[in-house]
Amino acid sequence: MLRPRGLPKPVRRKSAADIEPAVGETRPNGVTHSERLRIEIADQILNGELLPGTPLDETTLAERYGVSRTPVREALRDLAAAGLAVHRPHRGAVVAAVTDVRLQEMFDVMADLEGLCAGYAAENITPAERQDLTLLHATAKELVRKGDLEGYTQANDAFHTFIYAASHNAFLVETAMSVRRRVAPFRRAQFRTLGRLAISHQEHDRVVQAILRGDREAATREMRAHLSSVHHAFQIFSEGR
Amino acid sequence: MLRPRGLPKPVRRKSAADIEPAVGETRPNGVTHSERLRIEIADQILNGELLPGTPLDETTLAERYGVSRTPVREALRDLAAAGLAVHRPHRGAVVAAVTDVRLQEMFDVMADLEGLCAGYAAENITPAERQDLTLLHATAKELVRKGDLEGYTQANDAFHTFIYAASHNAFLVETAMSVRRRVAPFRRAQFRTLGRLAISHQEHDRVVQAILRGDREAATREMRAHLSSVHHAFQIFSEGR
DNA sequence: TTCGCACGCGATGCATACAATGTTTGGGGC
DNA sequence: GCCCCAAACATTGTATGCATCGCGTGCGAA
Repeated sequence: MLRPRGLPKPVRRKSAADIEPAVGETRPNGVTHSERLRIEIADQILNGELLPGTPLDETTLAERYGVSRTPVREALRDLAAAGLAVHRPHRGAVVAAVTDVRLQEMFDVMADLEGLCAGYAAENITPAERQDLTLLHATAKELVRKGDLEGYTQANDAFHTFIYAASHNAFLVETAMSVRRRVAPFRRAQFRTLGRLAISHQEHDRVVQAILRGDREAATREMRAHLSSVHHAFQIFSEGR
Repeated sequence: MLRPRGLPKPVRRKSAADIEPAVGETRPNGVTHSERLRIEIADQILNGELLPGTPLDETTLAERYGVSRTPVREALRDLAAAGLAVHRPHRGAVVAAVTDVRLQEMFDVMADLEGLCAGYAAENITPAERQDLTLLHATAKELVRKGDLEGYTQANDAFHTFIYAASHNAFLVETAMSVRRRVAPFRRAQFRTLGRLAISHQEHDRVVQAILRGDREAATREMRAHLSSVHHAFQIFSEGR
């Protein structure tokens, strides 16, 4: 064996790339190579380090991460299943690219799914969650005031994730998260438009108010409006670059 | 097929064109083992031949299908990604089991997704599709009259699939199909309740009428009501067995 | 020039061997 | 008899070599 077990792994970012939530899974140690690779490559795709169309060569990746091709193949297969890559027999995998039409479709579905989450949340949110949501929302307001773009981006993610969870429908959460991961690279860009933070927070506010007063219809409507706005902001950014 | 003259190279950098593997493209020659296995095992799960909780032993499956463990592993990984199996590190895969709560959640999401499809369809259906839908619906009516359970089951599948397609949102179609595959084993059982065929067709009729008159709200509502009814029928069957 | 085809190279699919982990089981102590 | 621990066993994870496929390349014919 030429290579030591503890290999130098390249720059571990925040790993928000959990592909399968796996309900009560508690395995702190003994993570397999294929899983680690899946998370790392997924993060790189989501962070924009691996651009759409980039070929994901098994051999190259195997060398880069110091493992054999086998775990790489399994990771790539998972990424393809999650929609982050496209895999074709005997032709390898590439980072998934999306056409304008498809992006539009994904945003539409995303808006409806998040609308559903918000609607469910309006009906199922618990008292404890109401407090947490209020707090989360107030914290975000502070970030807007300070113009903390990085902080607000994270708070925004947390906000949406929280509302998924408040729907109290685990399957819906998984479905929404799955779609969201695929739209994430495009969603992120919205905040580059100046003043978008404040608008985003205002829209969040309408969603929060609707949920807190248990108004399902309004929660759904406001969340969909918000997502529509996010899409619009992305388009503006997209055209102007 | 003309190619522009004077250009030095066509530059076949497949960036966005061939993302989706073109659904109907079946090539009997050159299908990989892992894909064949994935399809066969998936069918067995969906047909109820492999019951939830059944362990999917790599070695056993490899021997049964006369291949090595490698393609079996890849097939199992795909099945896990599709939600048909559950995979846990160092512990193997088992056919996915669903609790009552989870099934409820899946039916809820399914109902909302199909409602969305119907709503989109009401807005986007083409004249040609209107004719086809009408024909499909009339054919099903005949099957109900004859009490052809097998035939109606297929027509029912075709009906729902058709409405997905009529939404003209490919991403929504994929999302809905993905969820549907996971609920399929339970959906199928509904027609064992006597008289369910006629009721199902009546509900379809309301959906069809709403779509044909372009009433998005009604189409969504009626489709959700239909799915709710399907779920109820399954519960009745489920309790009585 | 342009098209067609055969050949060769590189990458992926698969098989097999080895390593690591989870589970089971059997023996000893309480 | 019951519990605990450890070692053997069974099963999965990983590495490596060979087989197979796709695609580019270059030669030859129309």
